[in-house]
Amino acid sequence: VSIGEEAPRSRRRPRGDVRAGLVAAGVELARTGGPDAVVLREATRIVGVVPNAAYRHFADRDELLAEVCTVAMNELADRMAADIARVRGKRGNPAAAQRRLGAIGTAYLRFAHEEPGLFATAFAVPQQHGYNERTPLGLLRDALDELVEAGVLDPQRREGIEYPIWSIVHGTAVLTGQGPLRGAPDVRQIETLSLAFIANSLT
Amino acid sequence: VSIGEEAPRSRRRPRGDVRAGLVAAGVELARTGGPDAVVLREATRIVGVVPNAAYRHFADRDELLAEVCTVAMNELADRMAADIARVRGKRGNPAAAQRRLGAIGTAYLRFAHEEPGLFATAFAVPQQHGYNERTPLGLLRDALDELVEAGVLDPQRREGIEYPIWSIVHGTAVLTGQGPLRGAPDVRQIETLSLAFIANSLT
DNA sequence: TGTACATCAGTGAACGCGCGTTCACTGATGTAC
DNA sequence: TGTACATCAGTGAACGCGCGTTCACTGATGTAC
Repeated sequence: VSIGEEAPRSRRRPRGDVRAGLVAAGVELARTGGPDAVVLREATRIVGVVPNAAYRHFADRDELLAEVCTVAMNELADRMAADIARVRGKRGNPAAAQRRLGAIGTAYLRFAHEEPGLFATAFAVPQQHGYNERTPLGLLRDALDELVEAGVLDPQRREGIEYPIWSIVHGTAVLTGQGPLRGAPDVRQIETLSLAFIANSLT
Repeated sequence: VSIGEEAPRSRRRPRGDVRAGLVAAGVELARTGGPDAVVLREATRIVGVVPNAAYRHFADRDELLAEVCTVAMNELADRMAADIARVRGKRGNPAAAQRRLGAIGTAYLRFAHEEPGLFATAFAVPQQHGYNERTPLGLLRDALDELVEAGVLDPQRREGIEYPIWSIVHGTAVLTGQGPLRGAPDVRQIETLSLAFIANSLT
């Protein structure tokens, strides 16, 4: 028996590797083609496993997709958090608080640009992402709370104001990304207008 | 030869009927299930024609879908225009102008509620809907121009302000309709907040 | 008004495709005694 | 430390499905003379 003929694959894949691999493959598919591109068979091909092997780890295709969506949403939140953390200035400092809010909007729009597939996927399957802070909405709320602490935002206006603000940013991302405004020559300008509109409204 | 056996269909369908029927069928499919539900074969089934007959009228499925999207977008614009027209008061009257702007937002959000499938379809295939006025953006621009005429909106702030405003309304529709905020107990409240945010920012 | 012919808008049959999913199986790994 | 057995995570083969699309056809309608 010759040894060199083929990889002996004497060892099986480490436990949990295939599942994680399928999710990772799904994320790559989503990155390229959005939620519809998360095709179960294609994910198994990437991992190098037979199609039905996926059913050892997921009840069906939707369960895989849901996992991929969660990863995409977490990725968005992580990038936002990273950009927020990059802003210097003590918590409660008015200028810093405003810059942190700006960073939130900018990071959100940037993610929509750079990863349109993941962005679409993050919002494709609406599931409870929990109400923890490491969520786009959680990060926004925190920034708005800081604006109140800093005395920039009137506490009376605070309640519920995260929704219109999220809507502006999200609407801008969607309209310029996949919507009727995509490919407009002044996309950058439109985004700037939206962020300025927010800043203008809060002061 | 007996006559009563079957409808003799001695007459063909009137010219153009099948094409219009396919579009109408596509619209109904979109109404129920969004853009993905616009299935060429299903449309031909509804019309009562063999599947490939569709190729006498459309190059392919995408061409049918594009037509359906246009109809959906026009439907949105029509409903907005109807609600605007329902607001009384002369053009240029400050209060009337503000109410007309409000009617735009309300109609937009209502359409998203009542016809989620058509709403999604309208924005599924971004094509040039022309720059005429009978378009959501065109109607919004007109309302903002009137606000300037009425002296409510500072002319200096007018340029490009349609984009942030459209974004708020669209973002609210998407987030509460298909997005993470759908099924929230206070969807109505969120929408009210968004519209109030706009009104508040313009005065 | 009648005839010859081109065009148009359907029919009938079939294609290849890739998908999600199910079934019975097998062999390695972990566990109990 | 060794053996018996259950469990786990893969394989191999196949399924039915519905889709978009192509091909050759046919018969009614419109047009030219």
